[in-house]
Amino acid sequence: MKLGSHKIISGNARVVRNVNRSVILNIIRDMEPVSRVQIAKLTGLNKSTVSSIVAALVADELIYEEESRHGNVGRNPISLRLKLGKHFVGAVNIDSARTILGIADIDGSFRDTISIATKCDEPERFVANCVTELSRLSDRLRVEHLEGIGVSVAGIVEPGSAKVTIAPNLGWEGFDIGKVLHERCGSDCVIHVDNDSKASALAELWFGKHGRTYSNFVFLSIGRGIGAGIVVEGKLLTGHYHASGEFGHITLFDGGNLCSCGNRGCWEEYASDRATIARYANLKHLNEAASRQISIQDVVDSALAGDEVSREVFAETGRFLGLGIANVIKAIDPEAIIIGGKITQVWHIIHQKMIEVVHQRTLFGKQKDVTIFPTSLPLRPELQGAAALVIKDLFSDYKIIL
Amino acid sequence: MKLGSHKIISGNARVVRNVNRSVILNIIRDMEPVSRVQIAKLTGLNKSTVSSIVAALVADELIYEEESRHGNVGRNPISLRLKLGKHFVGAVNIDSARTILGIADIDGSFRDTISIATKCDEPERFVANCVTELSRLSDRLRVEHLEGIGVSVAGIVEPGSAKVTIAPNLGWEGFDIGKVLHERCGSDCVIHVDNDSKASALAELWFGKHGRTYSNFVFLSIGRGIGAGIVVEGKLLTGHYHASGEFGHITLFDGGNLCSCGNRGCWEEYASDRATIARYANLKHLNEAASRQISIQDVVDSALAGDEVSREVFAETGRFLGLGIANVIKAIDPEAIIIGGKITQVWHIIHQKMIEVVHQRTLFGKQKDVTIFPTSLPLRPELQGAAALVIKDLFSDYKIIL
DNA sequence: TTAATAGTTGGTTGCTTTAACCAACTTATT
DNA sequence: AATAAGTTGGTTAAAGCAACCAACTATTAA
Repeated sequence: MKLGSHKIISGNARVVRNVNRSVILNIIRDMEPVSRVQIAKLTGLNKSTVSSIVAALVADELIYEEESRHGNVGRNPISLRLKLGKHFVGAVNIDSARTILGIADIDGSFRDTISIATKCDEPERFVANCVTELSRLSDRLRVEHLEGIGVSVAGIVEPGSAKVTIAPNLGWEGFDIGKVLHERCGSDCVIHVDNDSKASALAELWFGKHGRTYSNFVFLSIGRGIGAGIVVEGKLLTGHYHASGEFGHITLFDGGNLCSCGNRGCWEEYASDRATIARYANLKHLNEAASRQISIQDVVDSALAGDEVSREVFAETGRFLGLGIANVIKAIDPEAIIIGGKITQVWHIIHQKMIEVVHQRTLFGKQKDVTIFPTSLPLRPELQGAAALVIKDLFSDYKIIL
Repeated sequence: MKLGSHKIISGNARVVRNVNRSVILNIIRDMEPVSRVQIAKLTGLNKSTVSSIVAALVADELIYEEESRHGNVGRNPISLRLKLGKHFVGAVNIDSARTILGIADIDGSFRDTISIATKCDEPERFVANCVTELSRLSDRLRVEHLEGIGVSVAGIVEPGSAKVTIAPNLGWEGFDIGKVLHERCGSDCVIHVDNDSKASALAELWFGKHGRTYSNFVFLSIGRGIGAGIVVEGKLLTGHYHASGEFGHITLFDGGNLCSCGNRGCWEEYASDRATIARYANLKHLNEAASRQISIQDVVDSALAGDEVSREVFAETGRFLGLGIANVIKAIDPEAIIIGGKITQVWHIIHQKMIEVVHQRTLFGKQKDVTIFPTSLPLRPELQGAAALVIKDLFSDYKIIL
């Protein structure tokens, strides 16, 4: 155990209560509907303890009771469920082109979202404007109080101080986004800022189908670049400078294509959407002007329409993805790899080649079976992740670790 | 928080006591000498609570009181210190050529060690023999009771079931080492088995100078191959199949040298001791028979004696190390990289080139300053790590995580 | 067919236990 | 006298425990 650097958490009755409250709340979230007795069995807590904590959760309107019948002998259990429609959070995802804002319930479902153009050149004013849009949106939805605002940014973020360390695609560096937000929302407003890929991983963990099955996975976000969120034992791996999971800049080919990071042969240069588009443009013999007009969705659409060249291009993307994923597996040894991005629409095309390469490049028996699949999230994971940043805190997931 | 998969730890008075006991014990370990009041201030616990727990620790003979004077006004504090010479653990490090055994105190210092040849072809008998040697050693040292036995193995290990999944260099696969150990030591004997690089990381964390400073680091073990132990927030990152940190097999050069793992261009093939020896043999125009006789220590000695070729060879190793370390940094974003192995003897030769490459290949400002240094452990980290596996448990490092 | 009753599961109540907290106290020192 | 270190004895929060009530099904006897 390391000391000194951070806070030392010692135990007392209140901490115990918080831990147990958190454990119970998360069980309800994870397995609803569930009865008190079931919870007692799962946690090892006494029935009476569970009852007492459940009563508090009902009073806080985080859960509610529901009649139920099981048909077996004995009294029917009272089902406990998450209460929706009571607590809301604001979520903002800032990407280079567009920024999406929304109001989400505590199950990660969105009441509504809007999309605005990102104004990178005036960060303070732009972020202030985001707050205005959010409050307008919540007014429209008759949500009079937000538990907090979560922001995911396409760049490296220091969540503690709520500063954007560096966001090359936005042109931001050392931008104190937390300060602007607090100025607009009041200093007591709960604000959480983090990197978009990390937020996506969190979204998968909290709201995804897979996050409930796996607690050790890597979320790969394929877009302009390649970002990753690493989840280990249900916790996000932040990295000491909040820059873990920069797999996009791991070298695949020494001396290969020049990357924006200054090095050559980075994974991004071969498997990102930009790389896919470039290969497509090249094979289609498009001139530079024309190729700049192409979006990844165009290539996807073309592939889905049956165009051989596009399919070829995506198969190649699959191969490159596989090369990088093999490295991820060797480094982290996750239980699963979850992929997000537009290219998941052509999963059936990239999948085969990707698996093949991963299988060939990984080491041992079990590890070769690492499951790789597209995200199950219906919405932009980056936005849901922004919501998760705050909701996670509402559920205050305390843990006791052995 | 993820559920279902493992045990759900709920809180109660006993858990709180254990947490606080662990916190206090670790503070004493980390900062001795230290007084009760100091501990109370650090933890936020009440003085009386600290006193009560300290009394229990004294009764368990894990710590002792020592008179001290601070010269200031007021009563002098009573210094608390770890008590040595009372609790011992057995440690075994099994490597392809030789196996080292030792008896260690709870501060990780060894009473004595012995070295025997590893007999890979008869694993059961060999491990049984290790136990005999250990008990002979503890008899000689008049240690009548061992708190447990820790074993570090050059291969992938499943610590839960104490099985060696696969150890290519030993030729072991699916070997139930725990069973053999329990047969020889009794089923109630505490046994911990883990991978050698992971154990080394643990040794650095628990006994190294650096482990007290850093709680986010990667320990790179350079030997026949390259292994890694990843420490995140003071905890070892195991990986889902207990195979995290296989950076040695990350591809540096696509289509490069053939590696024993079946792939090409693995980091190991360029930066491991084997690779260094091969380059040395090549430059010295040695024939195959002669080059097989060379050990890394020979090359080290030659370099230390001022041989230009050897120095050249190590500088090149440094460059290759740098290439791989840059990848490690991008993946994990640690605060420090700690390197173990024979090559640390020529640190002054490899260091320069290594840093240069890392600096060139990593991404952003702060991250470029990741400190890289050789291990501070006086003994083989793998052996101290084996001891740490058990000692860690003695200190039962419970934590409450927010 | 009905009504009494045994058995079973879910949940609550009131008392006990544990261990942290608190405030007043003793001890030792300048 | 002032002050810091550590102890004591009582208080409090929360979990554990055991007995109980509640609600339901299955069985059986009139």
